[in-house]
Amino acid sequence: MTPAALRVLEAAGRLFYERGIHAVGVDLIAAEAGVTKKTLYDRFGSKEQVVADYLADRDERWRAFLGRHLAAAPPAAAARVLAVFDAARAWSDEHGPRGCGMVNAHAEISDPAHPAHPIITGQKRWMLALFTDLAAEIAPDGAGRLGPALMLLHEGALVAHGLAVFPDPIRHAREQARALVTAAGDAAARR
Amino acid sequence: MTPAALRVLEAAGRLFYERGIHAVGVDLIAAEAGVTKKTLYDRFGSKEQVVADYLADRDERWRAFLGRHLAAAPPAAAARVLAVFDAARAWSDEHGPRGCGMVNAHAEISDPAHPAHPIITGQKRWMLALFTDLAAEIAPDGAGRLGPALMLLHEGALVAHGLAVFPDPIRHAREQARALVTAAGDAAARR
DNA sequence: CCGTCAATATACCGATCTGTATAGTGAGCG
DNA sequence: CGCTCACTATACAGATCGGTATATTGACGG
Repeated sequence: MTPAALRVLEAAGRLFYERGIHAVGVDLIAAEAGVTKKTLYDRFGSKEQVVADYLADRDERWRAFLGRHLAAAPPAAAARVLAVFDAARAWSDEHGPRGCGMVNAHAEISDPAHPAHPIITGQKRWMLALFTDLAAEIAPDGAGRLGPALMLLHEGALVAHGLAVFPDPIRHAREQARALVTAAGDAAARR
Repeated sequence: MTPAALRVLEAAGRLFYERGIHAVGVDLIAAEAGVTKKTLYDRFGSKEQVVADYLADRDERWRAFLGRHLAAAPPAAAARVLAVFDAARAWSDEHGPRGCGMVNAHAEISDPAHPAHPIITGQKRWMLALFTDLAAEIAPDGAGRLGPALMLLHEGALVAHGLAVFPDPIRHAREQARALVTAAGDAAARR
């Protein structure tokens, strides 16, 4: 990845997230990156590919960001669930309040053949697997319900945060998640 | 609202929801509606206004649809909460699996001055008020937590449904909502 | 019967869109 | 030295974008 390509990815990431994918043209991306369109097309080949690389980069950053938060959290599964919500809040503090970039991109990309599609669904599947794995540590026979429930709270928190319909939805979701995992943990301990 | 304007609104609603707002041009809307662009601009004045009217129409239809489901539900608040999730599933069965049209539109409209903005946030505020009112009937002193919790589950269910990351997220959300309202009702009864 | 009005058909405007073509510059490297 | 390669500058192509102009038709109501 050449320096110019990195600047394109940085500019595209900022502009796509803040204004939406279809609302941002390649001329603007190139100008903001301080790069000619020729260079952009030499490196990426098409706008579609810039979009896909933007989402893949964002996915990679989020997984690393979350990984650092999980590494700093206590080893107990319940605490790690809460660490996911803490990471989500810290991420949105850093990266802006427009909700989940994957969900926003999915709203603009209807074609399932678009190269961005597997990246979006891949991240969501990965997050569901993470929640389900943590749920299995807390209540092995209830993971099929607890995992999706945590996923729903997480997705709901991100979209509610983006819509700004009520204050601090991620904190609300974290509290609900805490109640769910403690209840599931207590029920598993009684068995 | 003239017959041609109604056809424009029908075509715009279908195309905007299926393909996204920026991906659909006014020429296509006019062609699909069997209407000339002149007529479209005589009736709506701008594409922005077509977008706003599309969302206002969708909002109105959803509230009426939900109202019919609530009218058919038992009067108990807990049952009415579940009826909201049942309505969401029936709605998505009828109107397509691409998630919430308001959330998708919000992902494409970054400008807060866009005429569609108050319609989107208005529907979400209305839904939160509905959930909070129902929560207050179930547990008067816990409505400030139960209402947003139900909202998070509902929003999460819609986005998860759109992303199709796991099967039947609305049913999952309904089950979680049932657990929440029964727990809150039991706690309120013990006091 | 005449004016209003919703609608048609068609052509056009300037701007912007993604993408390409041509020519040239400068640094690193064998 | 000479080749490669990342990059710049500029211009352009063809399509589509939102929006407008002109002229016409047909129905309906006072």
